[in-house]
Amino acid sequence: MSNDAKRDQFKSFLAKKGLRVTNQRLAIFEAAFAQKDHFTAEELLDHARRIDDSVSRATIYRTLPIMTESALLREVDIGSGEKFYRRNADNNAQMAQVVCLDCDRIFEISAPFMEWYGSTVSSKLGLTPVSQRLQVSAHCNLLRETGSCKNKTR
Amino acid sequence: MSNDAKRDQFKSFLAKKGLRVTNQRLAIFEAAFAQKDHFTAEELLDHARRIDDSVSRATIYRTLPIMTESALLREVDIGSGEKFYRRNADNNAQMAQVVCLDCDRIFEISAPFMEWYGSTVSSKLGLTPVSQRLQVSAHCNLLRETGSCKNKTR
DNA sequence: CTGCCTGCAAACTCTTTGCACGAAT
DNA sequence: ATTCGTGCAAAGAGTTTGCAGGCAG
Repeated sequence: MSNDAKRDQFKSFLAKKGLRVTNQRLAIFEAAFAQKDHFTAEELLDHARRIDDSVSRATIYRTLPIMTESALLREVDIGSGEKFYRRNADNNAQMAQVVCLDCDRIFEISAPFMEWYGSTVSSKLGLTPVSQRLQVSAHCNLLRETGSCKNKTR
Repeated sequence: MSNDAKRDQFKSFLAKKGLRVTNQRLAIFEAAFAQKDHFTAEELLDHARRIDDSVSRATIYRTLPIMTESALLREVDIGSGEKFYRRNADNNAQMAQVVCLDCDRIFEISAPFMEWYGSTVSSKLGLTPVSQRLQVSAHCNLLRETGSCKNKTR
């Protein structure tokens, strides 16, 4: 799906919820969809301000829940204090995260069995599953062997 | 394993690391092992102060990493702002958490396949797995049907 | 005695919120 | 014209840290 189609999806979600289409929300949308990988609220603020310098931190934090609720973004919490966000793929694939403890890079891996597991386990407890997260923390072999980590991005 | 044996395990871990056995650390240990379920740093502070009222919040936060590193406690992060802790079982079983979004209760479920998954996925990325977390968020059927949730504890 | 540990309080990080102004419908 | 959305700055929650004094080894 193109970014234009995504923008339309965002606009109609806003309309459907009775929310207004503001320049700030559109700037945040553009900034988010220019990112190819995970980003933080602060990074999104930087990028959005390059598009519309009136965007404030508060609006970033108020818009991120809207974008995750509309399934345009996924929230990725690796338990590091700050939350990460990422463009959602078109399919509703369940993704697991592999976090490199050396370079802090987050790899996303398809893990379709998670959904099955969530349902199985929840029903035994009298619960209805909403979501599931699987996260693997790991060390970089290259770093240990050569002393440097080519994945270092952050 | 008895709590006495656990306390010895704690003491020898401290000794091995060149750390001192203080009254505060022992009080925190006692307080933690009197808990049967998950607890927060703040709850641990309350309980530890009933044993030794000189225990401070700072020491709680300085001691929790020691107790998790020594494998006496497990850290459970459900992405709710505050971290939970729990006595570690004797076996090194991999546990998944099922979190009820209605009553905030955390259920622990054995999920041995997690370790296999972590290894498989890490090796493909040139990483060595350290740990894995699986968490299912779910809603309470009883609450939806009867309007109350018997699991409510927090 | 030496230096690790401690309590206290301030600092820190990320996120949320109250308020008055401004803009979308 | 309404009313929702916004920026600003302050507040909030949970956790960490600098410091001077205290206690374990």
